[in-house]
Amino acid sequence: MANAHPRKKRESASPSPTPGATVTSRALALLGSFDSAHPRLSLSEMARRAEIPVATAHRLSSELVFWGALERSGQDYVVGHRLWKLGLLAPVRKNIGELAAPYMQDVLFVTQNVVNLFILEDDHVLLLERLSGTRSGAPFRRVGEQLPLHASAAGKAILAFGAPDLWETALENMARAGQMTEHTISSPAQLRREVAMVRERGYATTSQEAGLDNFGIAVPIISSDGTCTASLGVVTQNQPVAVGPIVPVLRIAARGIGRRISLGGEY
Amino acid sequence: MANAHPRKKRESASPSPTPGATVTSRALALLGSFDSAHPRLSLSEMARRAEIPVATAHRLSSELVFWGALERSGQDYVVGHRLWKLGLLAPVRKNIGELAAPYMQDVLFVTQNVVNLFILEDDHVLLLERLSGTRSGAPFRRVGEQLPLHASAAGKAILAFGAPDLWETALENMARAGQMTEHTISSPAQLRREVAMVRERGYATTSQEAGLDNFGIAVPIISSDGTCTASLGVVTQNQPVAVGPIVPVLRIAARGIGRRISLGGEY
DNA sequence: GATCCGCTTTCCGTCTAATGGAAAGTTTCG
DNA sequence: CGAAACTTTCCATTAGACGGAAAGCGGATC
Repeated sequence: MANAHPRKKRESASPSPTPGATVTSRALALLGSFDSAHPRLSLSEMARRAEIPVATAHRLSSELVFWGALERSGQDYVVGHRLWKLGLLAPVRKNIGELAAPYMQDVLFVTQNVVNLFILEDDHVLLLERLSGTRSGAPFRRVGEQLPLHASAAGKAILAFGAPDLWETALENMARAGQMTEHTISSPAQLRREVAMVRERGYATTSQEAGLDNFGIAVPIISSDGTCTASLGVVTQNQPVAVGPIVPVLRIAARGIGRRISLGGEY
Repeated sequence: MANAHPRKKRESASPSPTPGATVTSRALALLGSFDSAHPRLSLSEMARRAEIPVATAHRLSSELVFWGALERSGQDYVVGHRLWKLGLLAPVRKNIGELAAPYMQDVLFVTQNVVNLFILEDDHVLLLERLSGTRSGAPFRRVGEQLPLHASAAGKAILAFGAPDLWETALENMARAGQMTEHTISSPAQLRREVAMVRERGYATTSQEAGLDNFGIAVPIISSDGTCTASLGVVTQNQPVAVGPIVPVLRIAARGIGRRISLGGEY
């Protein structure tokens, strides 16, 4: 025989097949290894982040790629086209984002500033929709980003007009998070004062609280059932926002959005 | 003993456990059962559409809900929040959509019409981004929707300036698809004539070809490497678009987008 | 140009986790 | 109030998932 070892026989297979994880959870963990800071990953990075063996990661990602949940880009993996399309069907975006967009346009028309729509999610606010023109400077936040309640105009607006039990959540977060910049509110008393002022004035502002050179105004979006879980705002870089002319514009838009929200039910 | 049947003993379990499907493929099939026409589904509808037994569908969807890929909305299931956020990381949207948005704003400012960005996907065009103001009438297309190459301004613009091998794909589709309205182009000769004209003029139009009361103009977006896989356009309802003043605006925006596309590599 | 290192991909013996029919529980409807 | 349709739970069976090992693949480094 020419060939002494046609194929090496492997006797041990997988001594510790698995702890207690389901296939689906692993596949989802792979998807979950992507985030805005890691939009493209190699196989071994995915495996590391998802904490599953490479061999398993390899098999599963192939399936995800086959379906279109992931795509290969050179040697790396990226989120697939099909997943994006699927995400468009999510009620948050369909019910609020799409509805609000035209009103946000109006604000952009008039103010020429970056316009943001934030919604409340758990213990923070989430940037749901963002508009910017070619003249409004580079937007520094991305749709899908999150900010704490106490360090954003959007968050404070919701805090002032939203459900009262948000208050403790916000305080806990503030204590846990520490300051993002030297201007970040960091004492309960200060936050209380600030929020009271927001409630009185009807709008919230930030001055470099979540980032230097980062100014913003936001007004609450109060839906037709009286609840407030969203806010509309504009942000500028370098110089403070011109509150006077902008607040009325935001108010009108926010009322327009609020009127139409939650007539169609929950999101 | 007081209890004769503490628990009925089941002897048969699952005679035909499975054909040849993987767990992952089933889970993905469940996700795939959602589309723009079916954004919310009951368990049994999901199971039916995905062609898997309800019991299995039930188990898997629970896991999907647990992770956040799906959410429950009353008795039904909808696409989850987390999936939407994940979708935002898809290169299509991040690399082209975000880049194009500010230019599209400019067009909206000037023309006050619904502005659409389509990209080429397989044998059709896909609506990647859409802007509309409060004054531009109800937009009738949704982001994520698809149109055939031969029955849309966007498609014809890409057909005229894009890769030559698109031509046969378009013809095949046209033959297969049939007319969407009485105005839809349906003969190869007619399409050829139309596309030649688009190439000469530099822009494409449609008049009720994809839907009645549905008029549009589109110009190609030619990226800095000379290829064309996207187009920018406006649409109106009821009356034809005013070509004269709009085309130059679209051209400028499309050039701006094209210049910046594909410097960062593929999407 | 040989050696090493880290990565992707393939292989396959073992065995756990997935399976789905059936039954029970729940809501809807006439 | 019974029938129909749907959701949820159960569990005996086994098909599919598992992952260590080894092979293959660049691209650094000496």
